[in-house]
Amino acid sequence: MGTRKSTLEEVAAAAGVSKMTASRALRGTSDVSKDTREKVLLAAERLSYVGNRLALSLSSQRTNLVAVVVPSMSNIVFPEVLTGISVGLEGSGMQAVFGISDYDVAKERDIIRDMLSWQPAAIIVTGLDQPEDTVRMLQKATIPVIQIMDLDGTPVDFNVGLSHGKAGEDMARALLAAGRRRLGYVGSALDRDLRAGKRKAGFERVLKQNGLAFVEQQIDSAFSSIALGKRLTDTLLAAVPDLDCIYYSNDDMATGGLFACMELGLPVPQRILIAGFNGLDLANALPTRIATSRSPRRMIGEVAAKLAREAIAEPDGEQPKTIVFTPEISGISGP
Amino acid sequence: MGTRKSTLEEVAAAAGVSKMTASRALRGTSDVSKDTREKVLLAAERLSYVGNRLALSLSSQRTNLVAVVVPSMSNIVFPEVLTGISVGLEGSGMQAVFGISDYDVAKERDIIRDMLSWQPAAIIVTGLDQPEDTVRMLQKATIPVIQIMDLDGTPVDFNVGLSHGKAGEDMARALLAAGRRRLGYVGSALDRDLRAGKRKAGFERVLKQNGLAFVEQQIDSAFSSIALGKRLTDTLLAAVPDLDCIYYSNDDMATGGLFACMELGLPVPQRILIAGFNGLDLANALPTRIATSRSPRRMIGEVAAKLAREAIAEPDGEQPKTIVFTPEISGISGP
DNA sequence: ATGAAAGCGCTAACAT
DNA sequence: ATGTTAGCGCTTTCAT
Repeated sequence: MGTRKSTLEEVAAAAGVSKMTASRALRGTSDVSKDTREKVLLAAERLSYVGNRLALSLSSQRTNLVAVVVPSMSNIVFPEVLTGISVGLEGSGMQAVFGISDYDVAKERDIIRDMLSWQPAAIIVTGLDQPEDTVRMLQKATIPVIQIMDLDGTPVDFNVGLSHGKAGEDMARALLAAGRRRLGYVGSALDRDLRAGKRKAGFERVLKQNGLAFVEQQIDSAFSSIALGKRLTDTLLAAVPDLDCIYYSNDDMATGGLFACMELGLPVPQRILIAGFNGLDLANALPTRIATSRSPRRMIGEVAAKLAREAIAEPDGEQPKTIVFTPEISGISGP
Repeated sequence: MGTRKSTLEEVAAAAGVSKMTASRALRGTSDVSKDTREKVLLAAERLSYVGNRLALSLSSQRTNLVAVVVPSMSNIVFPEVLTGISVGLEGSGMQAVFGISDYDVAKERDIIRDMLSWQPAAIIVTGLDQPEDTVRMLQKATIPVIQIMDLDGTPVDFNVGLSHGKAGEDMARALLAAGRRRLGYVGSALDRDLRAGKRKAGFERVLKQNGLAFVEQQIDSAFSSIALGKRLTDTLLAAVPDLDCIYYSNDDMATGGLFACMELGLPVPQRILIAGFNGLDLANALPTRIATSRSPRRMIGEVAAKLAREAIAEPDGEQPKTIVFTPEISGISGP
């Protein structure tokens, strides 16, 4: 530990120049003679000087912060989004600051308020379903607001993602085209994971158009996991053993479903088709392939970050307001 | 977007009081008459006032930030650590700020410098193997430094984690006790994932003590994944088909190994035992159990966060400098 | 219970 | 190429 933190003033004194010259030398801006630059750099080095960004940002009226709010870290999907954001920000000098809302709108509001108080240059939030007061705060911030992952709703400003309603519809059509007729559903935490709910609703719309409906469903209030998917699948199949397909709220749940079927000795996909959502690496490495729609989550993060950079650089630029991704379905073989 | 950001001064003016009174009312500190408090709160509400933390922290010479540096987000382990840190910080008013080093020491140094420039109240970094210049920066910061996950090395200040060397030793002993004698190793990115390397070294120490060594190994420079574990296992078993056990750098790799064995029709664990590290939820939900040591990563995050809080609150307190966790081995049935 | 003055560490704007 | 002045928005300290 030891000595007190050194300030720019001390570096300047040590180098025998004014605060301003030291500042310029350290930032490499404008014209500073090579000689003095070196003196300043040396002094900074010797004092282990670390600039104070609070002062820098307060004084210059800008920060290098991009605030990011995601609902969870427990599902690998959001860390992957964050990785994409980090990559998209790389080389820009911008720094992502993450907050976790735990799928809780009140917590989300508080986190957003807290993040805004750091005067970020842009903010990236997950989803489009913030309550009115949160939306008002975001609008008032007068910075680029980028809502990601979901497209089904009204964005505050920029929007990068996919339509979960359509993803559900597409999967339903693909499964019907593959000849499946007795379908079940397994999901979890639908009251909080609104995007999973939108996929289910889309799926059910197509079923209805075809004069069908889920034969049976199992929904739990806990968050998704492989273990939960396994358990709910066992329950579902105990009630209705002759399903020929189960749609899951996501790949974690579907993987659990696959493991349940393997233990029951049900051939997948011949006897029963397992369909999830996300296209996790896990899903593609499984001994038996499951059907899934691949959400380009890393790319969504990267694109959102780049959009943020552009919008910061050119506040009145002609950036696209909405960037649409379409998930690709895989793992369904013909009927 | 619309209007300019409002300041405390404007709120004060709108409420007909001084800046100072408005500040006190907003923070709920000391004595402000109920009447004026309400006036101020109302004015703040109406102006959608969001305080400026840059100014607050610069003025008060303290922040509510806890900087956190992890090597990656692609492996679920670190998001789980972050979740633990978030939980541990909950209710303290502290806010975690995350940075990702990509297992790159130069990048880690830059990220740490950048984080320190925000004047965090404490910093949590992964591992003990930072180069000298990074260590100096951390020492100079004069804030609590908490190094997590690893114990095998010399901490700057506080240390919360487990001994990976010992984890490797313990797993080796358990596998030998279960009667395994022809062991192989599958790993990845050992040059960057130093903790995986420490586990391997520990494992090999015990093998040597017993007059044994890995019969064969497969190591790739890419980062761990299920798919990579599967591929390397195929290669390993093609070279040496009669292994009775494979130790993996982690559970992702081991899961890939299990899937490879399933496809080859090798009974696990009767014919060949698969051993990983981490105790992922995935590993416990697998149709066939693999052996693993459960790393209490969420708990490590939570404990590190609590330690940070205490060290911030009482800089000269009597906090323990080192907190040791011992991973628990599971999934090995008797010989 | 409220206010006025000073200052946190830095940069922008204006000298020279 | 370097220095001086003012001020970012808030809290601290000291009055009243």
